[in-house]
Amino acid sequence: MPPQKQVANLGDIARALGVSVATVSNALSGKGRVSASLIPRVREMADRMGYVPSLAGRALRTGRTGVLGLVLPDIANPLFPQIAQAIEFAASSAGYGILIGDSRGDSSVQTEAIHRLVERGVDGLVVVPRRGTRISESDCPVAVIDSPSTPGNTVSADHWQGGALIGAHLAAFGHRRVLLLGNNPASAVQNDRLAGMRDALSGHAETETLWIEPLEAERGVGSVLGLADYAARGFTAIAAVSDLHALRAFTELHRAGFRVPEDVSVTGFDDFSWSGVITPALTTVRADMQRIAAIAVSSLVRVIEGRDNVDEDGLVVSTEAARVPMQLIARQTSGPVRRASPEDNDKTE
Amino acid sequence: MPPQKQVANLGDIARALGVSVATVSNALSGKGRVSASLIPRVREMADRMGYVPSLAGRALRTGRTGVLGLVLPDIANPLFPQIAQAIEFAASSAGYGILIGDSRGDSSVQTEAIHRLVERGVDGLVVVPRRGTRISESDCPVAVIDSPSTPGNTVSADHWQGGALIGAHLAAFGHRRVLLLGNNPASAVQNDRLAGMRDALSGHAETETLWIEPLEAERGVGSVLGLADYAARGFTAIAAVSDLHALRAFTELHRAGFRVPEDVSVTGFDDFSWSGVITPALTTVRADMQRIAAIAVSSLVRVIEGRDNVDEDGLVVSTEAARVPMQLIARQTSGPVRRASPEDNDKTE
DNA sequence: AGAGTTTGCTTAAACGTTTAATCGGCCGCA
DNA sequence: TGCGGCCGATTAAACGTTTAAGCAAACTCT
Repeated sequence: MPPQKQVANLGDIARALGVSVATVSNALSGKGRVSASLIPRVREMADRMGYVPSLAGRALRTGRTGVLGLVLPDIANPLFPQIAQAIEFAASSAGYGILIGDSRGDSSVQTEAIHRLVERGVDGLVVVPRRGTRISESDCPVAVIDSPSTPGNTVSADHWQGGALIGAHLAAFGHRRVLLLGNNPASAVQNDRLAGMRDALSGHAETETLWIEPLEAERGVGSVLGLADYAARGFTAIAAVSDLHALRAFTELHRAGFRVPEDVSVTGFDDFSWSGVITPALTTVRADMQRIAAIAVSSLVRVIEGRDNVDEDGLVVSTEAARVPMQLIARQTSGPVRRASPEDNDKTE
Repeated sequence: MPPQKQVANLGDIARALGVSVATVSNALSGKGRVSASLIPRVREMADRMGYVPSLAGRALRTGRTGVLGLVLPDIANPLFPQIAQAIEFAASSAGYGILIGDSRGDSSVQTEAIHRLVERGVDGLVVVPRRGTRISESDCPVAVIDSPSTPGNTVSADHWQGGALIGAHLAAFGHRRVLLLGNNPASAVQNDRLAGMRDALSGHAETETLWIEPLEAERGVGSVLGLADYAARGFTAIAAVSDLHALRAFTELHRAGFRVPEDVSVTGFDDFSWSGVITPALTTVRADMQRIAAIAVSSLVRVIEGRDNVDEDGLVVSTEAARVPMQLIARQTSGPVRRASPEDNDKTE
């Protein structure tokens, strides 16, 4: 049994107005040749009958569904809400819907998730790749977010510049010894961030880098990082590569009797949702997700609608391979270095 | 110009095998009468030609798109990843896709978001309502998550029981004075949680409740909550209604010189993604989102596929109006009350 | 005024699927 | 042998849209 029609379709409008379906279609889309007087009548009748175009019918005919797939390495990632919200906004502003595909951290699941989305007929994909994911595979347009490694089809936050922002911030506060806190030495993103910090600090402060993951591999997960020692050695600032690690640094320092930011400044990265709520609120740097999403979606839409240049792999080529600047959020965990009472602790001046 | 076909369709397979499209369709779906010998041949040919059914064609014919809409009050909510991931998993296991609709906190946007999803032809909606949202409106099946107020069509975590879990946990640790930290006194969810805590603590400890939002309305957002005073008055545990507020409590206490959990235990709610990663890891309670999502999706699917009972508003009725039990995650921020030096504070033993 | 062009609409086909209706052949049965 | 029934397939219509092609009438131009 074919489904009984719920709402008005083009045929109903055409019948009510005594014209043909094609005319109604043309009138509504403004494409063919329709008399100027008829257009408002069609519009009004469509409104009155509560017409909503059948996306299925249109999709079948045009081959386009008006849906974009959003592929994420792991929805549980705390950065994801920002991305998802921005993408959803950008897409729906452009008249597209967002179908989500989660790969739950498994990169083999990721290609499978991509396949499912493609089979569902998405017009394009926005992919946030997991380290070491092969994307192309399919012949549908793809925009990649935040994988600075694959050039040409990518839009990402300018991690280097973000790091430089932090570096300059700390330099301006007069810090002379800054500990850089990374997690995984293999992460391109983290190295970009750290490189930006080092560059902005060079000439102002000496830096040292501590990697958490290798250290935990040795001493056990969740072990003390020994930040108190660094503070005792005269480091007055700790710049972490993520808010998560900044919080960890903050608590560890605090526990060891150092005050933030009076004794040691601490900075993070990414501005997670809680970063402004804690006391003291975390100084951090955030990506302009709205803009990143807008660029990703619009370049995708350009390819989908106008036939833009697409290389043989279906990857978007013409995209301004953008690096979107990040923004410093100076809050309470960073401040000027205080040398009031060096003898408070056993630091040597 | 009609889009040139990319992949094989039913017609191609039929031609290659010298049979009719209807037969191929029947063979693949196992519906009509097809000779047993033909079925594997069709299957194999379909595989070999890389056939993927056109969802658009099927949707047009059957009126079903195989897509569920997920409507969220605010994607930026840190609880969202859990929900989205669980729903996506449940839906894709059932062969459905998930189209997201965010209302960015605005409840008027929410109805509009719902409309967009319905126009896109979703077969059903999973709605996480914002306080005071009218849902029905449309005639498509709806499952509501986590709004305990509207009974009958809802699946939610058992917030009361979750609160009781926390209460019992703190009682077992010997706490005698517990500060309950809520945000908005008007929230049904929060009141459920607090009621559960109070019930489990009654007879073991006295409780007092502090609401953040009213307090911030008075003193300004982000102001100090004065938790140190409570601690000084002999409160040895602070049970928050969300991990966010627990983190805030933790940092504020920490700053005031109290140690967690040695001096004061702190507990949260919801187990956000970062709660186990921070140091010290947060003791909290989490909802079994997998199960909640499975119930929501399966009841939706039952309505969509079999014609289940649906009331005049299109809301799913037959659903076991489930309250899914929550689970205690005891980590590092809670511990036994230490009475090593009772004269530290003015508590009387 | 006749030829060509433009205007405003219609006709018809197509996208790929599902499914009701049909139909010839074969079997069993009286 | 004649007939009803089943089996295995086909034919055809339908879902709602877009769009190329066609066509009569009105308009333009020489």
